[in-house]
Amino acid sequence: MSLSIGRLAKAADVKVPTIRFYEEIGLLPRAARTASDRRVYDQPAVQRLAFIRHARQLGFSVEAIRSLLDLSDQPDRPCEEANVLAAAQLSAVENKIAQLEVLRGELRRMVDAACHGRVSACRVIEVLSDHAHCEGHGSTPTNGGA
Amino acid sequence: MSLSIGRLAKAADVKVPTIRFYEEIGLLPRAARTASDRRVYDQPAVQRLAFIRHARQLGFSVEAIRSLLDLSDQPDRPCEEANVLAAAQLSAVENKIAQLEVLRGELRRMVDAACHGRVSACRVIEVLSDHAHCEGHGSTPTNGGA
DNA sequence: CTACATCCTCTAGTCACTAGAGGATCAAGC
DNA sequence: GCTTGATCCTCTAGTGACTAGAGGATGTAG
Repeated sequence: MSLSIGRLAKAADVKVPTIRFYEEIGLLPRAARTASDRRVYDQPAVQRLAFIRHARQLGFSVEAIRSLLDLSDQPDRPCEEANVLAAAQLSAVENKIAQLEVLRGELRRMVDAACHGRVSACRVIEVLSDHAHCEGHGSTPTNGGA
Repeated sequence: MSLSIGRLAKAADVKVPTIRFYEEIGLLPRAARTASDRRVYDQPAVQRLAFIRHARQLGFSVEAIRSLLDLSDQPDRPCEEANVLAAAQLSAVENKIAQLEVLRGELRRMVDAACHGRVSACRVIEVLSDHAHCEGHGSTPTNGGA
């Protein structure tokens, strides 16, 4: 039973252009094509894509996923490497959380002290201007939203 | 007392190309130049750049910082807007933390179950393959490291 | 047969920088 | 004065992981 790229996208909950992108960078093998050049997929492709999607949600980089996929394609090899990748990812996530908790503290102090007057007396601006208010926080910024 | 771009970079702990980049996108005003076209800065520039740097570390986007800077340039305006930006950033950080905590849980389970045999029996690979192991986690991935 | 959905490729944009080429200028030591 | 090495200039391109859109071909339902 074969699937179009759109159906694969729905089956694995990934957007269509993302699938093409994964093919381009070699995370997915080149898809077979119909006579009219449309991509055709089978059931294992859904598995593979779901694997990728899940790993991305867990924060694994594309390069890490590439290794993981290589590994899972060769079931007879020892799985040290997979364990190492998972452990590295865990510690990266733990670091990130620790960093964000520091930021959260600082932002909370800012927000709690929110002024209701003019900018000249604004705590938010003041805290941002004066780095002395905080201990050094980690390196990588967050890009939350705001 | 004037500063070269390199000295400004050191004073505010920001890299030289980043300063040029900030000028290009209009976060910093165009710097005055010497006869030989080198940028020259003064003490207020250090303040402004430190402000930017600190806000970036707190995860504010460049657009948010632009607003914050506009605000701080006009001390007579009410500071509602700054409060709103800070609150938005705080909630973005809190969301991020919550998401990452879910991921941490899942990764911990993966790592704790680490196998010592062949990939065919590897818990890491298995968990990644089988999405049913986890409850849905939030949208944006982390890009920690790994 | 006519819409309209889906597909194709290709290019460019996102965010906040970072890296490097290729060349000019400056500051210190001799 | 001269050399050496650091710093500066502009410009282009690359990062990661996609996303958006143009412009056109094909598939499918009524």
